[in-house]
Amino acid sequence: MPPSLSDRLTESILGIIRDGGLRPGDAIPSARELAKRFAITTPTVREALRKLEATGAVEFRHGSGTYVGPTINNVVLANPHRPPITKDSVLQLISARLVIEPAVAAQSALARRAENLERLEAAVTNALVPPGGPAFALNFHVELAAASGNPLLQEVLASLLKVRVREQQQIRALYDNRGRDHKEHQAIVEAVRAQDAVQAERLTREHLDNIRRAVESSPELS
Amino acid sequence: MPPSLSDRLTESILGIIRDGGLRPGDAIPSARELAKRFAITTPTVREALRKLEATGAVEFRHGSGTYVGPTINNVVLANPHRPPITKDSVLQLISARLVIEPAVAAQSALARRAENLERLEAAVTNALVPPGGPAFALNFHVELAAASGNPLLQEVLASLLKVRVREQQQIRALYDNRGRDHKEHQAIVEAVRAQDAVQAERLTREHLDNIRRAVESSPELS
DNA sequence: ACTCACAAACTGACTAAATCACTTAGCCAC
DNA sequence: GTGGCTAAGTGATTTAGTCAGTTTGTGAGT
Repeated sequence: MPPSLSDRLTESILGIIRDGGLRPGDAIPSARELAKRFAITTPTVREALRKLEATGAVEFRHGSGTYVGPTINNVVLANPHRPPITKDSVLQLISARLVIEPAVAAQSALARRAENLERLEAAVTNALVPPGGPAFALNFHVELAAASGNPLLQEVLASLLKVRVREQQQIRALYDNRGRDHKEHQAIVEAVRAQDAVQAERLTREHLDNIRRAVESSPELS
Repeated sequence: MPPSLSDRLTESILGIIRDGGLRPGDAIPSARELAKRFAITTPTVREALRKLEATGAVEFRHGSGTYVGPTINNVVLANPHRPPITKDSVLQLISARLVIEPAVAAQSALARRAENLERLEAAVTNALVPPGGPAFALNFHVELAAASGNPLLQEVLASLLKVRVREQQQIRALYDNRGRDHKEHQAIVEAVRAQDAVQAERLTREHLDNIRRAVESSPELS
């Protein structure tokens, strides 16, 4: 079965973006322009663009244009259509993080670099900012992975931790303990700064274990 | 900015699928039927379906219908539009796997269960089947993650290891060492069967280190 | 009774030509 | 300058239809 016109179109549009050296935030040709260039109609172009939109490769801005999206170069993605969370799915997520994150923390301690440490410390302090503050608050656990120097690890953690804004509030209301989290985050950062991989790994495991306990003993999700 | 009609539509279609208890492979209403039900036109419905197609939530079969896709319940996804691989990106991937997989192997050794072991052993033997054989060959490293009992870890590994078929051949031609891989895989399986987490972790790390060395000393990608 | 060819009937794929809604940039008056 | 208006460009959606595959049932022939 030959790939559909829509499939070939998405590849062509990606080609335009990559061959043109366009980066996230740059504008791409309008849908009408693309339709003319490929000698097809606009609904077909829009179908291809919607596919790219679903993976964050492009973004629509009504009245303005279509732009390269933030995750166009990602290898893994958070599923934008993921099923709604349940208590079980949250526990499953924490179990997976208990496997992955301690090893990531150890790696970050070994690879720690100046600019990563700065962002990591910013994430620790930002965590105390009440909700409704800055739109794109740094997530401590994502920044901890970023400090490893491997963008793929950052992608994995960001994808695992990305939940809908609505649900994030729900989770925080039930499980969050800002004070304790902040202290534990600080301890992890200190271990990373000291390049103490063993300690970073241990503290991260304990931190996630505490979170798991909080979730286990919490009431059901609505 | 209110969510677009297309966005609301994808949510509604997902609602139809989930509320109807539909599972991967089941047929969903036709585009014309959905258009009638929501009192909109077919191009708009198609845009919404294309978004769902991009994340594997639905699949089109020309002339037959639209069906629930295999990854509708995933939390993380392999980016279907990921950039083409380079030698550097392959090394980056192996570095990330060196952080994650040893910990996963240890977890799988602790949690090993009968049915998982069976699939794991099948993956080891399947690895010797020459290409062109079964369409969906089990991937040893994905099955190793599956043996942990946590579907999220399996998703992460599957997403990291999913590369285009074309590129897979390219990689194999350059780096693969079937005989050595098979031996090392067998050793890992034995450690898992013996529930020896420390050994499983060590063997997995060494295995990936060997792969990394093979890649580092290989010629550039075309 | 069985089988095979064939013809609806249904499905997705795509076209064509508009109209509406929103954003941006330029211009002009104040 | 600064505010507001306007015009051009853009995405959003509609309407109506054609083309191309797949499935299924029917009926003729065996």
